[in-house]
Amino acid sequence: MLEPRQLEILDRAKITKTYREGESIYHQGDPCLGVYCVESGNVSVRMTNAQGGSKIVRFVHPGQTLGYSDFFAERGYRGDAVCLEPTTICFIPKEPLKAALHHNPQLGLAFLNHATIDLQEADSLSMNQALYPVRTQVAHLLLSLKDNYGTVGDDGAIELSLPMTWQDVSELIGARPETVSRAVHVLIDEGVIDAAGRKVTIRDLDMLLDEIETAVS
Amino acid sequence: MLEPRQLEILDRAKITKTYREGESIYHQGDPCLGVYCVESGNVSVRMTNAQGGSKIVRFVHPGQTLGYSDFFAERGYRGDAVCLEPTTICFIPKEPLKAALHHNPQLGLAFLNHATIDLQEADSLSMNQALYPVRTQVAHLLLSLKDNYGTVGDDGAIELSLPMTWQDVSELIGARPETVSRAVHVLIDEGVIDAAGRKVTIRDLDMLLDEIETAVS
DNA sequence: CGGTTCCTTGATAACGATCAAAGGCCGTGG
DNA sequence: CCACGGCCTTTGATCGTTATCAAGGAACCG
Repeated sequence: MLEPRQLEILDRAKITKTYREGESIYHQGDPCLGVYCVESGNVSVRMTNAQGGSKIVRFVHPGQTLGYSDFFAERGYRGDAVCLEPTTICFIPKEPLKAALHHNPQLGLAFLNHATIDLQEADSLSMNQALYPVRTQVAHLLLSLKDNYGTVGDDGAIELSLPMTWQDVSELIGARPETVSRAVHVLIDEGVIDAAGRKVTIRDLDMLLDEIETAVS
Repeated sequence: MLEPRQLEILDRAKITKTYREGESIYHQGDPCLGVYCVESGNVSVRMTNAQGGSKIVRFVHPGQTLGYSDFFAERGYRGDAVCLEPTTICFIPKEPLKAALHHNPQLGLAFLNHATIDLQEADSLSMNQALYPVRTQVAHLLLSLKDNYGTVGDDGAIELSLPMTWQDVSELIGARPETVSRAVHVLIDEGVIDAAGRKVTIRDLDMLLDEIETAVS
C-alpha cells in the first residue's frame, strides 16, 4: 500500500519501546504527540468522565493502532492507555506522520481500515451492553478472546489465558467486579467453563454458544 | 480538499433522493452499494442481533455520512437506516467512489474525519450507558440535541423540537420506553424541563447540568 | 513477612425490566 | 366529518438483575 520511500521515512521516524505491565503509554488529556502501534502484548484504553467514573472502551491487541483517532481529530488523547502485560509498541511522531500522509495519502486508507474496525467493535460493545445480561456478555467476551488467546487442550477443551484481570473485564462491560465474579461462577456451576484465576477452560463450547443464543432480547 | 475535477466526477455520479418519514434507506445485511450523505432531515441507524434484540447505535444528522464504514470494510450494511422525518440524502455509488478515491486519496482523509467523530460518539454513548442511570442519560441527550435543535424562547428557556420519538431515545440509550417515560417525568416534576410530546423546554439549564454532574459514578 | 491488589461471598437496596392496561394523537378510509 | 386502527406514551404493580456495602481470603511483590 505504501511506496517504499515513504515506508522508509516512517521506519526511520518510528521509535520502538517496551513497556512493563501496568505502565502507562499516555494519559487522558495529554496533547497527542503521535500514534502508537502495538507489536506485541496488550493495552487497555480507559476513559474517565468528569465525575471520576471510568470505563474501558477497548482492548488493543497486537497489530492494532492506538491514539490515531485523537491524532486525526487534532485533540488531546481521549483516554488512558495502559499495558496489561509486558508490551512492545512503536511510536510514530506527529510530524513525520503528517509528512508521510501528505506525500502518500494512501496511508490514510490504512488508518481508515483501523477506524472502521474500531467503530464496528464499539457499536457491538454498546449493543451487547444494552441487550445482554452480564453473564451473557462474559460468554461473548470469552468467545471473542478464544481466537487470539485460546489453545486446544488434550480433551478438546479450549484453554484461555486471559490477558486482563476480571476487574478489567468488568470495566469493559460496564458492570461491577462482584457482578462479573458471580456471573463467572454461575458459568462454572453450570459446567460451561472452568476458571482458576485468569486461566479459563471452555468445557463445552456448545453450551457457551447457547448461553448467547438463548439470552433475553 | 478535493481537486475540482474529482469533485465534478462525484457530483455527476451522486444521486439525490428525498425520503418520507419512516422510510428505509437500507437494511441490515443488504450488500453495500455505496455511501450516503444526509443533506437535510434525520436518520437512525439500528442494529439487530441474532435474537431479534435491537438497538439504535446512532442518529445521523445533516452533513454526516452513512454506510461508509461498511463500504470500506467491504461488507453488507451493519444496520437498518431509517428516516426519522422527511429527509434528503445523496447517494454515491461504489464504483465512482472507488475511482475518486483512487485518483484522489485525499478523499480518504475526509472519510477518516467522519470515522473519528463517529468513533468518539460511539465511545461516549457506551460510557454513558455504563456509568449513568437513565435519567442522566436523557439529560445528556437533551443537552447534546440543544445545539442542533434548540431555539431560545422569550423567557430565556430553551425550546427543543425532538427529531425522534421517545421510543427511539429509549432504543438509543438501551432502556425500555416505560423507563424513559418515567425518567422524563421525573425531570418534569423536578422542574428541570417541560415536555409535551416531542416539544421539550429546558426550564433550567443549570439544573440540567447539575443532573449530569451529580450523577452516580 | 507485610502490604497491595485482586477475587470471593453474603446481605440488602436501588434501578430498570416486565406485564398489563388504558389514554392520546394522527392518518386513513368510509 | 367522523370513526377506526395503529402507534406512541403513560401509569401501576411486581419481579429480576445489578449495585452497594462489608468483610474475608488468596495471590503476588518488594
